[in-house]
Amino acid sequence: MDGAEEPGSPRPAVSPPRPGGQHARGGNVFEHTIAELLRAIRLGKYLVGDKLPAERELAAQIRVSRATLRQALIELQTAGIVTSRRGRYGGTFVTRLPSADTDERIDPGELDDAVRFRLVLETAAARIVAEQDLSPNEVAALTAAETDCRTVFASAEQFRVLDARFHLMIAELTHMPSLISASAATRDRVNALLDRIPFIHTNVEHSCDQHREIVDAILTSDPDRAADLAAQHAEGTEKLLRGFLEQR
Amino acid sequence: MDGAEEPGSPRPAVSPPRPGGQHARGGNVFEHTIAELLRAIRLGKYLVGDKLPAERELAAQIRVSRATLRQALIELQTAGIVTSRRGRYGGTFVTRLPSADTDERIDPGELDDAVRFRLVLETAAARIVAEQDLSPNEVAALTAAETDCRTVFASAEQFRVLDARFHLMIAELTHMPSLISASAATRDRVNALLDRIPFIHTNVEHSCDQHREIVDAILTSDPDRAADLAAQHAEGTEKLLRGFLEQR
DNA sequence: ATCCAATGGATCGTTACCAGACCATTAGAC
DNA sequence: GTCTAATGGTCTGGTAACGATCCATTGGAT
Repeated sequence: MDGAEEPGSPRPAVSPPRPGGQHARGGNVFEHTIAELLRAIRLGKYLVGDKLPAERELAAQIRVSRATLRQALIELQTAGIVTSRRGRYGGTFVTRLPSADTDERIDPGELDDAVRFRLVLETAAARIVAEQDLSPNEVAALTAAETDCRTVFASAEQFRVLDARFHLMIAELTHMPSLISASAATRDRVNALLDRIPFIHTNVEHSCDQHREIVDAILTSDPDRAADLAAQHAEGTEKLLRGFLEQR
Repeated sequence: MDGAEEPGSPRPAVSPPRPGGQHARGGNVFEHTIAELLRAIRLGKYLVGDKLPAERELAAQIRVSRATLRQALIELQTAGIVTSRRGRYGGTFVTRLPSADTDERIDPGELDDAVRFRLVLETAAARIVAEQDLSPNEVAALTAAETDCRTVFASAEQFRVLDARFHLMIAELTHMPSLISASAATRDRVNALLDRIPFIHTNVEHSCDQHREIVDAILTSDPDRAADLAAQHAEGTEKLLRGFLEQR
């Protein structure tokens, strides 16, 4: 059948240029699927040790065929990010966090756009949530996400995930699908930038303090203060990133 | 999201459920391409009479093969939205605005999300632009977009396009790609909702007055006022839509 | 009158992706 | 011990979308 297969090279599905019929919408579906899975892990949707949904279900969620999803999962398995077990009560489990892609070049426009859009989204989300009446469950989830951030002062990776979870929690409390998905996408872009700069404990502690204040403003129904604090928080990250990454 | 199925389709290569290998990313590429073209026309990127980019270029813009783009263009041609002429200095031209899809059911969640996200985006955009120093060209473009809205009191369709152009102009002046594309997408969703409700001249005039005030606030560099006016403007539309469309 | 460059129009071979069916494995229920 | 349901693993056939190439048409430039 195939005449171009070389012995010894297992040809791991795909990597570089995709010569043949490569499909639409921002690269091919295979890479999109990998990116989607990595993003979910990086943003703390699935923590280390968690079980991913069953392949058939996960494929439906990502709107991709099971075959393509499996290709992507095998790639992640090869990279050591997940492992799979067969049988009932089996599944695919997250084993470790993906390592950051520090190789890629930084587009100066990307930094500007990501960081400014994040400011817009998170300021709005904080204000909106502060204007709402939260259910007891929601209050518990929010405070839990906040305190979780404080429990880890070990690695940058761990903190990044919990930090993302906290901010996405606020976005989710707006119950606005558009805002939630935009926040997730933007958060992931900001995270990719944060991976390029050193991890500074002082900043982390300051961030945690700000988180606490934001939660307080939300729970005391003070929209203006919540928005203002969220803006300050985002601007802190913005200055940090610009300082380290922006070309002079 | 995307619904562009028309009755009386002569046999346009494809129609309802796409039995075979249908590809990822929110439906198939073919329908996505049609939706993208319709959106550009509805949002005033290409006005009636304008020439679309050459097929090869347009295909690259939409990130789609020329073959698929042509399928979509033929569909639009059949529907009478565009016409094509061969030869040098030929091209594909917009002949009329697409008619609204009033058949589709209204998802109550869709109304809520679109309208609230629009408030977030447009309020932020107005504030950001008001904080900037605009170039003379930008000032001219903004005021032109504003006055254009006042020139047409004929049809709802025409006003809708010019109104969209005005608001997208503000978004574009932020120079934030994310915000621009989010605004365009959201604007199109809101437009689809506006197509379901009666066209009220009084409201249009009021909208135009508000546009004028927003431009004034932007040009006088008054971010708070610009944001406040944009919020009022969006809330006006929100109440109108909720009043007509929300289930009791 | 001829040429030319830019455009729409048509065809061909390749492949990425899909749907669905089936197999293999496993832990708990009975 | 056997059964069962849920899961990962494998295979097959079909097709939508792709890149590439060539053709057909046109209005201006030469």
